[in-house]
Amino acid sequence: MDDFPLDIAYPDLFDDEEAALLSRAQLPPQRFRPRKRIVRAGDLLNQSAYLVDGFLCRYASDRLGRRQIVGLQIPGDYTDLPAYALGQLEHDIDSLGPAVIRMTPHAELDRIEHQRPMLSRKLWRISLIDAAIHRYWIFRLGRLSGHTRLANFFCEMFLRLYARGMAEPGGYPLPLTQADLAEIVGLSSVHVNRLLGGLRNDGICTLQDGRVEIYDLGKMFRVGEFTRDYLYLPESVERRVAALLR
Amino acid sequence: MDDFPLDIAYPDLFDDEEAALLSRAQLPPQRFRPRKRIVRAGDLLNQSAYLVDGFLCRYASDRLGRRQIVGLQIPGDYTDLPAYALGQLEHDIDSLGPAVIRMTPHAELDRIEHQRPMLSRKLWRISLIDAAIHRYWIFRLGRLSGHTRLANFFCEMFLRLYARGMAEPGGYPLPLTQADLAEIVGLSSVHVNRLLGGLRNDGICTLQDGRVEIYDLGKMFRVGEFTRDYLYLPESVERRVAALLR
DNA sequence: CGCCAATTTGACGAACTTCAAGGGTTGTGG
DNA sequence: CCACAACCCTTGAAGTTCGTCAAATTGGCG
Repeated sequence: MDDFPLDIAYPDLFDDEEAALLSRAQLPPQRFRPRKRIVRAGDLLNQSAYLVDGFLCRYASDRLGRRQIVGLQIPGDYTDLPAYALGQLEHDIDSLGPAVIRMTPHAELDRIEHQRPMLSRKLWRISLIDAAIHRYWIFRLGRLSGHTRLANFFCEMFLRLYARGMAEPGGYPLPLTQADLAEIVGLSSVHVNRLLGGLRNDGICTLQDGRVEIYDLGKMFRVGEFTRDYLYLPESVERRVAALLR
Repeated sequence: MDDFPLDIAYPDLFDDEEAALLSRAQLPPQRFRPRKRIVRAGDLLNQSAYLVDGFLCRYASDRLGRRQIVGLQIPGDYTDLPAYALGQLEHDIDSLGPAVIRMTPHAELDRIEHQRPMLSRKLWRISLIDAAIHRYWIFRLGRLSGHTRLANFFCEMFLRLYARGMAEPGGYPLPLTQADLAEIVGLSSVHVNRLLGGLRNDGICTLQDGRVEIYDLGKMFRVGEFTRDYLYLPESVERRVAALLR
């Protein structure tokens, strides 16, 4: 249908017919340059985005304009399901690197829901997994030390990308600067810089040129004190991951 | 039908017929003592809880067993919608004070969804607002200083309870110890104790005997740098709140 | 009273922030 | 081709926030 890597990214969740239904409902792809505003807080939304390629971040800012990234979307994510039932968002969404998006008008989603209630239930499920990821971010920020927090975040991104075939045990793409990373883990960019140095010296991993290089996957998961239950990985992925992390 | 304060808590969301439908689907109330496990992570769930009275907390623990509370439910919350589409939870849920819950079997929700697709959409909406609250907790933990973080949290609980008629400008019930509060805001209980002392000395508010006493509502919202957009308050509540905080 | 849980206080050290400066890379225009 | 700007990464030094350990205090409740 087109030359983008992912048309529908949840092979374990949707059957062929559902995938076709969703795919047909999507508008043609739109391309965005790096670091462009995709959705502005408060805008009225009548369509939702499926992220074909690239990375997006959700963020809110405090009074001084310092940002906190509250969520990261990877290729294959339905990034905007909140907008469907809410009609607007309370936070902004930006592209990180270049991004390709396909919009689905909410009217189409209504039609699909009417035709196939189960499909709408599955979309609900996706948004509930997103919420579980949010809860884990709360845990990470509230209870983990800087060192652990960084490693833990890299673990999450490894698994989420691995489940889409976009990560290898040796590394994966992650188009973030150290300043972005600081806005994710709730630390200053200076401190993140030092912590990254620590992870590098410990032979765990690095972040350079928009890529995480993993030197020791097992160590990364141990240092990160990572648990993956909250990702609700499909059974097929879960098996491969379990083997990888044995 | 029974003598509990709230049977269905979203008067702006559900019409009478929907409320009746939901109410009829609920099993008889169950009472829980303070600090009892309501849901255990990983348990298979075939029913979801509506919180009639009392407070619940969701939490995850790190390797050393230190807890991080990742969500707080107040009377009138559908606490367990995640369980509906996921079938299990990745975190535990405990009662704080005594609590009264009415379970709705998932089979009943299925039936309702079939009968009234709009109703299921509204439940989805509720779970999306929960997710927005999660995102705000991420922001609070990542970007706000201890002082601000505490005041900010008290602001959220004030508004959520106010929307249910359970808070007054002078204060509201919040059955938390300082240790619980520490597990919410991601600080040590000792530090929370000192910060609470600061808020008291500044004439802002206190937490004592499971109640937040508010001395200066406007100051609390200013110090907390609070914004309420993420709560998606019903229009009627929003108007009253805007007048209150003018 | 005596016990228990919750709160409070002090002292010290660790984690983290801020300010500041320097260096590397890339892209752009003269 | 070089100069320059912009951006990102790195490092140092000093100060603040926050955690940990420990002990004392308070207030219910049997």
